[in-house]
Amino acid sequence: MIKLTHAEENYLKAIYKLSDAGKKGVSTNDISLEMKIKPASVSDMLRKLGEKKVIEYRKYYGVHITEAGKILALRTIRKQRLWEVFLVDKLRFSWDEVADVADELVYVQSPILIQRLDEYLGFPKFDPHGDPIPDEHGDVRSRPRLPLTEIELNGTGQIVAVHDKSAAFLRYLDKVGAYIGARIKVLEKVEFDGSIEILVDNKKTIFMSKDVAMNVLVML
Amino acid sequence: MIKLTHAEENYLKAIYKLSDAGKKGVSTNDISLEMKIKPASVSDMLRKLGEKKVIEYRKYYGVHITEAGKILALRTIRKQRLWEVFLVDKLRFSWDEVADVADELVYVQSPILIQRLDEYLGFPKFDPHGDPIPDEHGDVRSRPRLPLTEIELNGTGQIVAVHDKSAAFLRYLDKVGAYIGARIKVLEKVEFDGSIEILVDNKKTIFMSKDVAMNVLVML
DNA sequence: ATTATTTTTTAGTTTCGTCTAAAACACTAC
DNA sequence: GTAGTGTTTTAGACGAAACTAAAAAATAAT
Repeated sequence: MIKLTHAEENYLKAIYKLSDAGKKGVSTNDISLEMKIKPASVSDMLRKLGEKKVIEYRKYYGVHITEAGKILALRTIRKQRLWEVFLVDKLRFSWDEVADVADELVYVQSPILIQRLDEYLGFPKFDPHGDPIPDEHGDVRSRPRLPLTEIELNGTGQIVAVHDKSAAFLRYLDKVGAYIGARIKVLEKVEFDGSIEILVDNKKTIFMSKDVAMNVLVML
Repeated sequence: MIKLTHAEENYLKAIYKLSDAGKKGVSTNDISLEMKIKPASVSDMLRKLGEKKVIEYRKYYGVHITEAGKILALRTIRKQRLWEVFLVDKLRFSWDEVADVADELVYVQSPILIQRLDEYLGFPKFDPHGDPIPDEHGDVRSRPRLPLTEIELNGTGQIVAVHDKSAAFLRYLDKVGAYIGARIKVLEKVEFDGSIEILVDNKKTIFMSKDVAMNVLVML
């Protein structure tokens, strides 16, 4: 069994998150930026993670996560997202407050705890930001989703997730009244700057800049 | 503001726990035994805690906790006991399973989390072992309690806490049917070995060795 | 293709919390 | 009051995870 320290677990989570396209490999600098840790420290850690076979590490060419690493990363992500659900559903945190606290809670290792928490929360499938919660085997049932900017004029959909999870962005969405689950219709698309106007729940219209709309994810 | 690391917080918790009578000061060895850390390491940490003014440290003469230290220790104890209530009341852990998990959860620092948790749990006053939960100012409203061995023959009372919190002991109590809140009456006291027989909830009689009875705490 | 720039790695420190081994001290017994 | 016993502290080392400064490699620019 592969054992990871808290720090290693954190790196792995970040690497998983950054390996979107999968092709190019995640660079030391990207990890450094994501985790706010100096590149030199990252390099050192990559060597260690490579030795533990959770990533493939070729010096100077970035890293790829291995199958073993993916399982561990998903386990961490599962923990984190379950805690986020707990904080929002049970303790009435708002979705912009959960990140820091969940980052701490994720250090708790007890597998029984996570299992019981999952049960207690009613086996949620998505976290407060709309991201899918992997099951205990690491299986993720993600739903297809696309940025609000991709919806055609007069097209409809439902907000299911956000891409940017910064507190500032989430608080802004709260303020304008965009929330996960909202049904929307695109009323106008401004060619010039990519901004759009949407109708929320057939009640309220919201104007959104392109920057915002790109980070709101919708299901048709 | 005094900032403590996780390790320091842990030491302080142990020192507080061991400073019962208050007189003699807590010895390095006692802490070493309680925490399963070598005396040399304990010595080193005591120096550090002394510098941070959370304990009074005179070399070779054991330590006393300061007022500042007491506040911090009680804050930690509050966190830990609230989590224990959460695990038992909400996640259906049994009282012998909570110690290890709560030891991990106690590392989480967010004060808002603790406040919300307290609220969510309905402001509990006692943890699953019957120990009082300090309020946010560190005030402890403890109830008077005494070992079952001190109850006189035919005396009655109610089990309110346990002294020994080891999993083995707690599981034993579960097995024989002694639980916190149970109303008891002492039916017999054996002079020879200090063992006793009690009636629980006017239904069931239990025989207890002196060792067990000493660790069961009762309110009259 | 050679230079310049950016990225990444190596080397050497630092802090924290542990350890072992050895020295210093306190306490007990005679 | 000296000797012996047990406890406590000091000294030195180690592993983890971060840092800075400098070297090395890859990439971009001329």
